[in-house]
Amino acid sequence: MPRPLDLPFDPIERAGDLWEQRFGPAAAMRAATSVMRAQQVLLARFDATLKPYGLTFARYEALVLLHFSRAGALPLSVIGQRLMVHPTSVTNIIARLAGQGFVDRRPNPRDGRGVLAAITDEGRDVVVRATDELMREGFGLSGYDEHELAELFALLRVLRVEAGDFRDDPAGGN
Amino acid sequence: MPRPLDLPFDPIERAGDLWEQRFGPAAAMRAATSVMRAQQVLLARFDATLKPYGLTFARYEALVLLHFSRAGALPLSVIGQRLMVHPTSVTNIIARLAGQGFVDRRPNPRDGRGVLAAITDEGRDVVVRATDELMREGFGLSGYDEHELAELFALLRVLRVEAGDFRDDPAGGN
DNA sequence: CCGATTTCAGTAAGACTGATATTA
DNA sequence: CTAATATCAGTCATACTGAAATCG
Repeated sequence: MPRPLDLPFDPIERAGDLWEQRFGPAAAMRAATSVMRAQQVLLARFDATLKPYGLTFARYEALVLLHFSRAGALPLSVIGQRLMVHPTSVTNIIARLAGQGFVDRRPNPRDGRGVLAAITDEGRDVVVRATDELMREGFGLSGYDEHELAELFALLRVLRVEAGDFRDDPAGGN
Repeated sequence: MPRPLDLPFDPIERAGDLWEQRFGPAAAMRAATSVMRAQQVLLARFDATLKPYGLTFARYEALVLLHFSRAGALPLSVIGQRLMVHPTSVTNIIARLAGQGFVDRRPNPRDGRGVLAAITDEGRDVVVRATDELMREGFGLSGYDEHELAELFALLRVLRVEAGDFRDDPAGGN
C-alpha cells in the first residue's frame, strides 16, 4: 500500500545482472537486498495495522513479551535483551507505553537499581486485539504456506546464530 | 558485533512456543520476526563496513545505482522508484552525497522540473572500494552457500511481488 | 572499587506529511 | 487546467554515544 510502483522488471534482479557483469557473484547481494526490502514491506504492514491501536511494532513486541511473562512484569534490562534493543531505546519504549497506560513502571523489589515494566489490563486488552488483527492478516505473510514459512525461519536462523543472538544448543533445547 | 547477547535459547523460537499456546499458529510470526531481525543484523554489518567510506547503506545503494546507469546520471524521481525511497528522502540522500563530492546535481536537460544526480569520479572510486570490501565479507551472508542464497532470494521474491514492487512478467523478462 | 541498571542530553539518519514553486 | 518533479519545513520513532546517578 505504500507505493504500488509496478516497475516492469524486478529491480533487484536487474541490479544483480549488472552486478555480475561489473563486480562479480551477485547471489549474496540479491539475497541481502531482498531481506532489506522484505523487512521494509513487513514493517509498513505492521505499522499500518497497529496504528489504530496506538502502537508501533517495537512497542507491540514489548507488550507481547510482557503479556507472555509469568508475572506480567519484567526488568527493562531483560526486555532489552530479549528484543535486542538498546537500553536507551527500552527506556523510551516503556516510557511511551506507560504514557498510554499500557504498562506501569515500578521499582524492582529484588534490585534497587532496576525498574520493572508491568503490563496493565488495558495493555493486555490492546495486545490481544492487535494480535487478533495481525493474525487475520497472516502476519504480513499470507502469501506463504506453512512449509515456506518454516523454510524462511530455518534459513534466517543461521544468520541469527552467526550474529551471536543465542547459543545454538540443540541438546538442552527445552 | 553490536551486542553478543548469547541467550541460552532462541528468543524467537521461545516466543513462538508461547504464541502457539496463547494465540494460535505461530509459523508466520516466527518467519516475520526473523526477517525483522535479519535485516537489523545485516544493516548493522553494512553500516559498520561502510562507515570508513563515509557512507550509509542507503547512500551506498544510490551510488551503486548511478554507477550502473549508462550515463552515470539519473533523475531523482527514477532513483526514488528503483530504490523504493520516498521523494523527500531521495532529495536528502543526494544532498548528502553531493556534499561529500560523490555526486553532482544538475538540471535535467529533458525536463525543466527535474534534477539529475550524476556520479563523480570520486563517487565511482568510493563505490568500487566499498563494494570490494562488502564482497570480501560475503555481503553479510558468508554463512550461506549459493543454493541457500538463491532459496532466500526466491522465497522473498514472493513477498515483493505481492507488495507490488514490480510486475511479475515472466514472459517479457528481458 | 567495580560493574550492572537506568536515565538524560544530544546527535544522527531516515520516513513521512503537507505545502509550495516550477514546469510538462 | 492537471499532473509530475522536487524542495522545504517540520514531526516522528528510533539508534546510538557519552556521561551520570544509583545500587549490588
